[in-house]
Amino acid sequence: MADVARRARVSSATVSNVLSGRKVVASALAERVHKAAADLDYQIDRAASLLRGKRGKVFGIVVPTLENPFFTALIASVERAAQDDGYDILVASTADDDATERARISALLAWRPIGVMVVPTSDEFSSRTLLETSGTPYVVLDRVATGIRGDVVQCDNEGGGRLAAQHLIAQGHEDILVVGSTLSLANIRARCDGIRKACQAGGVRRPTILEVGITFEDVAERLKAWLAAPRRPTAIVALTNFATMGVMSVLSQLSLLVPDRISLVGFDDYTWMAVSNPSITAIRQPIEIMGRSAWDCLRSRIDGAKTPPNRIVLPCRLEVRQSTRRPMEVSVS
Amino acid sequence: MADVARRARVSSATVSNVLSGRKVVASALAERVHKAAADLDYQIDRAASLLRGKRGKVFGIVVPTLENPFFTALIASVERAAQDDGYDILVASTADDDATERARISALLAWRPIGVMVVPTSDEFSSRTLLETSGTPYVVLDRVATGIRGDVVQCDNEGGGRLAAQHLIAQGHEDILVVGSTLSLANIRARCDGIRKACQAGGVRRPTILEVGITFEDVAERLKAWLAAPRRPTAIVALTNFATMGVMSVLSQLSLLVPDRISLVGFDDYTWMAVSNPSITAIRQPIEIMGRSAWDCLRSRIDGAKTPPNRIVLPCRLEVRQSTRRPMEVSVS
DNA sequence: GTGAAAGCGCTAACAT
DNA sequence: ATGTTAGCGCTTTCAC
Repeated sequence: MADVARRARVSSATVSNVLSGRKVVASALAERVHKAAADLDYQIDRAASLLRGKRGKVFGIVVPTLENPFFTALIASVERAAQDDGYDILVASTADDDATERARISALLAWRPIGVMVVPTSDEFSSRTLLETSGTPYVVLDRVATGIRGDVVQCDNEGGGRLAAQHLIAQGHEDILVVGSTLSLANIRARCDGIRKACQAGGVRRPTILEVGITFEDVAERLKAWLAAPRRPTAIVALTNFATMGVMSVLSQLSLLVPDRISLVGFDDYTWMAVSNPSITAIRQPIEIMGRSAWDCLRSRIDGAKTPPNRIVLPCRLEVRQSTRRPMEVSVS
Repeated sequence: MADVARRARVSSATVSNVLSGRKVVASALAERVHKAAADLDYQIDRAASLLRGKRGKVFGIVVPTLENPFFTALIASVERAAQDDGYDILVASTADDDATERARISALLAWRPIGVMVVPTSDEFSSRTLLETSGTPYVVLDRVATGIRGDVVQCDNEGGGRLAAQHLIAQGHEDILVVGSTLSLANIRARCDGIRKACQAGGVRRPTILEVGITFEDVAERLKAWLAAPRRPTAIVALTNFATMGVMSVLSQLSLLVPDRISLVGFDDYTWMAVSNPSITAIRQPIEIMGRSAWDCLRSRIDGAKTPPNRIVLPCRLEVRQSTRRPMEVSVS
């Protein structure tokens, strides 16, 4: 930086001011500085800048796992938003473990990030005390704990559940099975609520809710066990993308044809659902907007907004495809 | 850190030495230091440490996009490996654009990373000069440019192609269509080579190679156009996961039943391929091992290894499922 | 083996 | 509007 200053014949403070745009500088000087910086391929040293300044240009994002495309899509959309503003992103995953979550957030905090975004591993979100005592702004995504002091961005989970159930009910389904990962997650519970309410409003039997765990293997195993009994739901709503895959797998193993024998609505909409055979009707979360909103929250905290925590709830959309149809006529036995 | 030093009644230098393990310290003092640090919830300040030390504990990883599960799975496996050693990861994506790649790598370099891993956006990999002039160790993953001075980790693309073709040929297919994104990528070309050689060795007609672009939409459109002519391949090898989805979509639109009318082998193996109907036979890349190997390369460079660049080539595996079978008997016309 | 002291490259007061 | 200066919190010689 001293080199740039010398070359532009100004002080290093001026270089700093020009490059950071933090102070107004005469355009003639600014020009010289920019040119000198370009000539020397000068790049500011983030470490030094971070050390000295109050706030650097990094933030962290923590998700339960990088193997779930929902979370990585979220990271991608956040990245698109933040990149333009010159911020860099530290990414960490928790392997679905609370202790790891604390460890990772703690490590992130050592970088004095300008903020951190987190999809909590559990509803406890015990790590939030770390964030709060450090005074770092944070925004919670997707899974929302109670008593959060940070901003919150999520989709309308109850509304998504309702959408799925209403679609099925409109087609004449009266016996709906709900397959979810864990009811210990508030967003999953909200989706169930939406389905339940829609069933009630539609005058349809209360849906059965099956908790099948978080890994693909668990889903398949427990669902198969449940379906072994002579049960007759005519439709299934799967509450996550993993659950959707598990359901598909089991249905095909049991030769339960979709949609002829049973209809299926998935959650989280991915390309493979559209090209699958049959293509899968799904509830789509507005991932791109969630990412943008999260970044906007962080931005305004950076800019010093002292407003009370935001609670942003974004609507889901139903993508109707081939996996849902009017239930087969069943002879009364 | 001064607080910790005071509490442990040693100098800050000793604290630094104990905590970094860079120098041998009497165990009595070390003990006191650790205790003091724990009592105060002390966390080293990465910015200061990075500024003063020669090498900090961050590295960068740059991929073409975070929307492709292949790349994010790679990141996940690298993260698992690096986390244990206390390294943090800066993640960046290039939106499949060379200029963005340069910009992102340049930004990463401002953090003085201990190294950077990159899946180049193109075979040019023009950004490598940035890396090389900065003297930062780097490892290139998956897509391999020529003249690289850094380490290289990739799968045996030619072998993967061969595996796919041999499987098909063994089933009696003689007319194979290859659907790839771009031949401008060396790994795609290598896969084609493998297929071609296997066809030749198997005494089977030279495969047709169709270049369909990088997005899902392009794939679908160009493939559909090509299949509009009365062509009769009995099998398709799709060279990426996006290509695989595109092929599935088109095949189902044209009512070309898999595997009855046409067999399909995909590349990159994901859960949805296993639960799809029919399940998709695929070439699986050893992603976990690729990530581990890449980290091992970086580790040894960190430890000062001056050995010539590694060229690590990992074998692919064929997962046989329902999408491939003996071709239908065709009446000679 | 341990401590004292000198910066790393920048930013933020403050002075001009 | 620009320059001067004093650190940010560590690591690293270099004495002891």
